[in-house]
Amino acid sequence: MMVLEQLDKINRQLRSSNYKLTPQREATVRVLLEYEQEHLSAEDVYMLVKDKYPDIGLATVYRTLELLAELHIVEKMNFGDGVARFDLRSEEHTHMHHHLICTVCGALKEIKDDWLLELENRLQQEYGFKVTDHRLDFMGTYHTCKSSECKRASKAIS
Amino acid sequence: MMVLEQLDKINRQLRSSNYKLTPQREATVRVLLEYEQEHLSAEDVYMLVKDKYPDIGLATVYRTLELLAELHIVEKMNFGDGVARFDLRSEEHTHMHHHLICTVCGALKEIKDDWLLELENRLQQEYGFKVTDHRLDFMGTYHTCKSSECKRASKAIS
DNA sequence: TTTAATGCAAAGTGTTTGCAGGGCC
DNA sequence: GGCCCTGCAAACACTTTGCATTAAA
Repeated sequence: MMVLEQLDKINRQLRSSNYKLTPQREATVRVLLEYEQEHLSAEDVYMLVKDKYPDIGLATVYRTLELLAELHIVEKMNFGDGVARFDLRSEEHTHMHHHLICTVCGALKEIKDDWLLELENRLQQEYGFKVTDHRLDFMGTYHTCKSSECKRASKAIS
Repeated sequence: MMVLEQLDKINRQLRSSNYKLTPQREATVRVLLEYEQEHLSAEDVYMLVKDKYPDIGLATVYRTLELLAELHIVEKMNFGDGVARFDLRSEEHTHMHHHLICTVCGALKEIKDDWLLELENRLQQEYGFKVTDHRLDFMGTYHTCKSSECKRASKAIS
């Protein structure tokens, strides 16, 4: 889907809840679209938006991300490093939030597969629990990742 | 396993890394043992320890929990509500950190099953990634949990 | 003109750190 | 005596909030 289509769709989602796609919000959404593959923190988003819209305030970015999360346009997630990270929720992402987190180099890779449908059916039947979302993270190490050669900043989460 | 046995075991784990089981640390561990089924925040632990050991400082509790987490005696986890939560890691818990999180009432239930061994083998073969741990959370709702009748504080995480 | 949205600065929250004092090999 | 551990308070990092101003319908 093209950027303009996506912007338009998000615009409609906002309007249908009586919110406006202000220039600040649009700039924020554009950054999220541009960095769709990353898991940006609010600070990251702020810095990137500032390039295009230097007068934006940090609070506005936080408020925008919060709003988008409420409307399920972005997903707010948390990798335990004390900062929230934000991802556009494209349809294909739903039910595919699977991460491999390397404990040596901190690399974070997304796996796009839906492994858990069967399990979710079981939960519905055995526990009476209807799953609307899930998250699945694996911690471990890559075979190629010897601690000696692979010491990049472990904050390099993408 | 009895409390004293467990304390003794933890004592040995500490000593083997040159740490002491001080009275403050013992009081903290006792609280963790007593509330093994819960997912206590540092603040929770602090309040509970204070009952038995009123002079303890919050920083000591944080330091103790951090230390125990480093030694893998407790597990530090994060449910996205901005507070770290701590759990004693009994052997049976390893690889069984599966949670059902109800988005209506906030109830958090632990499921003790190991569903992912097969998946982890696949990750090792297909991705060259050796899994040492994982976490799996399901968000959704219980059939019995109508939003009308079930509105307890959503911070009631246990 | 009425309401929503913004920027800034201040406040808030959970957590960590510096440091002087205390206890234990 | 040296070293680890503690309590306290201050510092910290991330996030939220109050408020006066601005932009939009």
